[in-house]
Amino acid sequence: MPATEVSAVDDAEWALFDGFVLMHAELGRELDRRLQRDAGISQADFGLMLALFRGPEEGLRPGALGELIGWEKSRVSHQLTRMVGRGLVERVECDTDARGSMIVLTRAGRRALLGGMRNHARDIRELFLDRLEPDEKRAIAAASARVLGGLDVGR
Amino acid sequence: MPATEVSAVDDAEWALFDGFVLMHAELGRELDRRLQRDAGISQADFGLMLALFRGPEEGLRPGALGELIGWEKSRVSHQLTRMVGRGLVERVECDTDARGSMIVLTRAGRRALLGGMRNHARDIRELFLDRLEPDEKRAIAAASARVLGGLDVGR
DNA sequence: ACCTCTTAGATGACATGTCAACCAAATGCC
DNA sequence: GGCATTTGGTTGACATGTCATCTAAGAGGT
Repeated sequence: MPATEVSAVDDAEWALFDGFVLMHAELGRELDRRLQRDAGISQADFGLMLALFRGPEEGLRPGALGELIGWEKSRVSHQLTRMVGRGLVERVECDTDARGSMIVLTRAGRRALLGGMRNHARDIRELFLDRLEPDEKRAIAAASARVLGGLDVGR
Repeated sequence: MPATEVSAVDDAEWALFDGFVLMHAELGRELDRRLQRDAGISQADFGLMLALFRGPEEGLRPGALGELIGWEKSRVSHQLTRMVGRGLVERVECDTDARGSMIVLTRAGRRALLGGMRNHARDIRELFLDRLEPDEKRAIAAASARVLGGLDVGR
């Protein structure tokens, strides 16, 4: 592929992209394994429950939940179905809009979340944050925001 | 969570991790959509076929393939089964070790790969590489390698 | 040759994610 | 009120990944 090509991607850049993707994949897998082992939940469970935990007492609508964690509605719905089955969350009748329900943490869900929280934070620190230099943290934060912003606009 | 806690993760660091994860997820989804639209294949298909394409004429063993792209063997096997079904690759009898077969690209596979290559590179450049500053590229490359290295050792 | 141990892969069960189609309540407009 | 449209969610079909288990072929030692 000639260097004059607009879309040309040289070896160093391929390596950058590849390494980045691979790192993220491995990191995610390891975090998932640990979270599963320590608290019996997945990262998906964790993120969703964390949003619920931080949210209002009455719970959240599936839509609002998806908005918060950046998931599309069908993904939220499927995940909720599975989590209801595992007893982590509950669908509660909603007064103001009968099309959907409010989602709330069950006692077991809250327990699993709290149990996982400390270890998960430790793992993220150990496997990721602690391995970054301060300027790398700045660079990654800035780059993530910029790339993410570009994606939303482009769609 | 007190700041003296070893595992303490402050807001800025949570945001860093969250933003990073979200960015990667969105980027991957968008790249997948485009690759699917332009060449009818997934990123998984693409990566696997690219390794085959770069490899020796006779093809590669599933194990070697997995080694190259960093996948575990069962994942490779499942993906191959699906891709054989879609006519992208073929399992060929192996002389030297009858436990497995050599994997080779089919004509259709090669065509799909070549069709996707240019556009995919352009997309990666447009959505990711072109949005990074030179120092961010350096930082991300270095950080990826370090984090990845830490994961392998830790396991 | 024979028996054991290792290794390469395949497979089944199951969790996850995407897309498209569907459904019913809510909303707008006449 | 009555009806079309929008909106919030669910569902089904299907691709993907993980783990545990299984199979059969190599390799080694006697």
